[in-house]
Amino acid sequence: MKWLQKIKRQMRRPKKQSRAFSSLTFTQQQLTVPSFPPNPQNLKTLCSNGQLTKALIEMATLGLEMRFEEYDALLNACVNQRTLRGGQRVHAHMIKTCYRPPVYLRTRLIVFYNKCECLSDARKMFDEMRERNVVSWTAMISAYSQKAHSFEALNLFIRMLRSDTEPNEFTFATVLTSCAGAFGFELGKQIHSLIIKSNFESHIYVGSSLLDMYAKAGRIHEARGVFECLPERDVVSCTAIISGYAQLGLDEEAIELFRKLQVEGMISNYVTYASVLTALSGLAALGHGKQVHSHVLRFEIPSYVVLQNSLIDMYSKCGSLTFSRRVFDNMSERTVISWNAMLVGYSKHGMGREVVELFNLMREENKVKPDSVTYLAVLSGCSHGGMEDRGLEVFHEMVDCKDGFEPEIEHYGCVVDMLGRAGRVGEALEFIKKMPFEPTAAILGSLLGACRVHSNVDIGEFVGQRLMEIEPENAGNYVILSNLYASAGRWEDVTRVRELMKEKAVTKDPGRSWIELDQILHTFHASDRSHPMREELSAKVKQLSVKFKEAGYVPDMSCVLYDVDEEQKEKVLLGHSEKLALTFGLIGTPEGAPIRVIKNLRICVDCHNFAKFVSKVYGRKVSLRDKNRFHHIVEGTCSCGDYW
DNA sequence: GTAGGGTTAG
Repeated sequence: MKWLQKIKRQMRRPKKQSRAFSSLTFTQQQLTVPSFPPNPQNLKTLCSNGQLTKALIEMATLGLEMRFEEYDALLNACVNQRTLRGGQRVHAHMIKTCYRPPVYLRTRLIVFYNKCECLSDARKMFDEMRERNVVSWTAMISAYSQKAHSFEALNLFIRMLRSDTEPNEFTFATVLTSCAGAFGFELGKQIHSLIIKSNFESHIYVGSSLLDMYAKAGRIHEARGVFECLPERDVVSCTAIISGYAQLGLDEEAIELFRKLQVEGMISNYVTYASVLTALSGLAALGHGKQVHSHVLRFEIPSYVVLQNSLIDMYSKCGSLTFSRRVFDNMSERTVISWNAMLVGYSKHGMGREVVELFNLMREENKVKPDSVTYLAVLSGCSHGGMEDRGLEVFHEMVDCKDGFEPEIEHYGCVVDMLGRAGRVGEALEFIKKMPFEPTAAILGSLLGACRVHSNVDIGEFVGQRLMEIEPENAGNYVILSNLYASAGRWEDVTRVRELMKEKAVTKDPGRSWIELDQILHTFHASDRSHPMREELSAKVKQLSVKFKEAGYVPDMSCVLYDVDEEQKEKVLLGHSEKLALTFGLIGTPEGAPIRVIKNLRICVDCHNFAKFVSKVYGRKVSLRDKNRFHHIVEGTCSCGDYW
């Protein structure tokens, strides 16, 4: 049987052979580099074949023979492969061999260090340059603007102008991105006049940057003016103007322009759709959002993370969290924004348990690090979902700097809201006193609201007075405080606060509600008479009010800020846009169908109550999105627990 | 060698 054992041994051999072969291959690699004799041409071939490591070894052997072309090829390869170590070796080689790189190569080094996330090294390189040209200035400005260091970018731009270097189209396109938003539009306007002088206004890159700057500074008319004057348009300039409208909350205008440009032949890409989805989220236009989603799938538009994040947000803001979660679960890659969008969704729907579960999952997966927005979503989710103990634990994790950053004032605000909502008003006040920040009006306002819900007149009075000082123009604060006094029977104080409110010229944004029926958005304002069914609706609201009163509805006159008699007040209440939209939904949808209404401001107590009666008397599920959150009302009970 | 639009929160 010895022969059999011998054959078996031979059969096992290939493994050993393959190991021997791999070591032989290694030896061959060793032999090919460095080449003999040293050959600059060989180095360039290696670079263009992606064999950077070998090229770097070749560099070492070439020594003083290294010249411009070889350094250029090496730096190019290092930039493409983002190899910090490699580029550093090339730079060190220049220094060691006393090679004095020309402006071109020094600029390449700036770009290289910037691409490898070494901004300070890029700047060091830039500062060491004895002569600079427009490209080196622009490369450095671009490095700062990519990292959102707007101040440094603009500072360099001004230094560049003083050094008598003429900016080119690249410089203008770059520097404008740093103006946008950060410095208001005054500086941007000055740069605009330079652009006109240099005759770059019609350049498509410069034009897109310019209109984006105006849009981000809130000057949408100027942005549109630049857009209309562009001699040619492409997907970027079109997307920039559409997203300009969407980011300013001019959602209808954004959609209208998108449609117009589509008719004119614009080819959209994933960024365009992401911007359109933002506008549709604002409008809560679920039908249209679904259309965009199916279009994206049908035409196989690459579903980059950005677009998927927009879809998560769109579905959640349109009230369909199941769809949001479906998109989220099907993602092959998620960024912190994907997690945040999903967490914010649950939070705004008052689903505290889901927020905590998803946050735990994020931690378990440990692929993406939570950021400051994640914590805002988790804290406000715990607050809205009645999970204050878990919320406080999370806040303490933040204080312990578990993720490398400390809580900001907004996170402290969430804790105040959480304690107040849970009825721990005294604790909330103590917490405010110990905060490392001065409380904002929003934080005090949330505590004042808690005082009213939990009838704590002492703290309410204290907080209310501070609020009157720092935010005298906000009518809501006076109303809450006077309601609080009324609940304690302190009628003189009620009158005093109401008088005070009349004295200060208080303003209130116009209320607006809308509802989507058969993919058409119907908008209702509190004080206009524009809707074609307005008369019919007013009559129906009155009828409903009578019917609901029989079921126990009592109009809450405290929601009326005008100083009119009770009868007038009730009339004003019945004209609230939410009631019109709710009634329109009730008569415009089949029996038993859910009603979905959106309000641009916080919903008032009376309309919230009215919606409860719609759900109770007509057996409808009402989902109401206001400025802050969703209210899911079923059989007279709201998911917000009457606290919002 | 240098360039433009985008997603969460507020």
